[in-house]
Amino acid sequence: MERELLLLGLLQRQDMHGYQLYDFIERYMGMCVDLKKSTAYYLLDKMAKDGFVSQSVEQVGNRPLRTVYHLTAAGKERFQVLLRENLAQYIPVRFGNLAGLAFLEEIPVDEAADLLSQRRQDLVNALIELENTPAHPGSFNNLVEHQVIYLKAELAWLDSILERLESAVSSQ
Amino acid sequence: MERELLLLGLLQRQDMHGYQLYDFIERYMGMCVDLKKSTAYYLLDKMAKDGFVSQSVEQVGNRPLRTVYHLTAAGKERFQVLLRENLAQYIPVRFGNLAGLAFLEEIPVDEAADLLSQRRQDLVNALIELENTPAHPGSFNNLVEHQVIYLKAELAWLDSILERLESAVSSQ
DNA sequence: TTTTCCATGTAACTCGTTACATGATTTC
DNA sequence: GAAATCATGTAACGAGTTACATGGAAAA
Repeated sequence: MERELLLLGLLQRQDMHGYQLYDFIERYMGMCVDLKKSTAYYLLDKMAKDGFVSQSVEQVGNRPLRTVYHLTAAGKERFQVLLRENLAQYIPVRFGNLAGLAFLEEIPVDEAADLLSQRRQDLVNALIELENTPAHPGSFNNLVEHQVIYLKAELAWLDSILERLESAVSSQ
Repeated sequence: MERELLLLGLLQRQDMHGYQLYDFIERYMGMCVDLKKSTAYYLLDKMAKDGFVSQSVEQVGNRPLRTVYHLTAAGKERFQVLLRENLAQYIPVRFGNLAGLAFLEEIPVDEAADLLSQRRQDLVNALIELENTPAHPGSFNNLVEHQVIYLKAELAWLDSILERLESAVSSQ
């Protein structure tokens, strides 16, 4: 549902072809959102069948044919509905690769500290990548901003655990 | 993978039957983790076929038969591998029902504020539920602690957006 | 000239959920 | 006597991913 909302939202602003949609999301929203190429094409097909978008074929120069998608009235309606649904409810994230943290004691402290340091590096890298993401007009920034806050909270939490582990190591 | 790790981790501590595993996770880890009954049974079956757990049947009084699961040597090995994999890498969460936030401008500000207030309520409820969750020995607390931090970060972020929206409403 | 980008798809598969079925037993 | 709990499953479905195939055009 969420990926559909995303596609509808982008098409609300302007007509686009499949690759363009995928590419845009990848480039500018890739750090908060994940949409595979095949999923994009699949969803666009489906939404066409459902009457939410209409298709037209276009060619620029000698480039491959493009299927351009355009929101129908039903599609605009659909977008409004999905948007409201999405905004109105918070769905807590379960599982963010956290299960292991419930079993920290089953592993030697120094090794645990090592492994979590690797995890920390992933986090830091994600933050750096976020900062290097080209800015964007409008509400897209909300997503980026959110991701920054979320990653920083994650980092602070991880550091508090690492600290605990390291003090346990040194007191051995 | 993560749910398998969870089941293996619990079985590491003691033998348990399917319902018991499901029930334990639901009761004590339900706010951070989500495992449906049928998924639990399915995974236990699979892990038995893979040789990670052995089964034995038990009956207490007139209660229904129980299939009790016991970690094999291969299962203990598997647990250690999955645990290390899990700890070592951070996988950023994409999509937490956030897509709508990228299209906030497509909706009247006062309605947006309304919808986000509902979302806020969900968040607050989740926090309350968290506080009412029975405490637990060992590393389980790491998960709970994490969830608290995560929800609070989420709440702070949401409030900053609501504030912005409300000042926009009043300045109309 | 080899790699990357543009552009679209399909088939098979994995993971997990939904909805249903069963039946005894304890609790209200 | 009705409802909730204990205990296990299965069949169908859905969402999304992987891996693959195609083929020209631009960039290195």
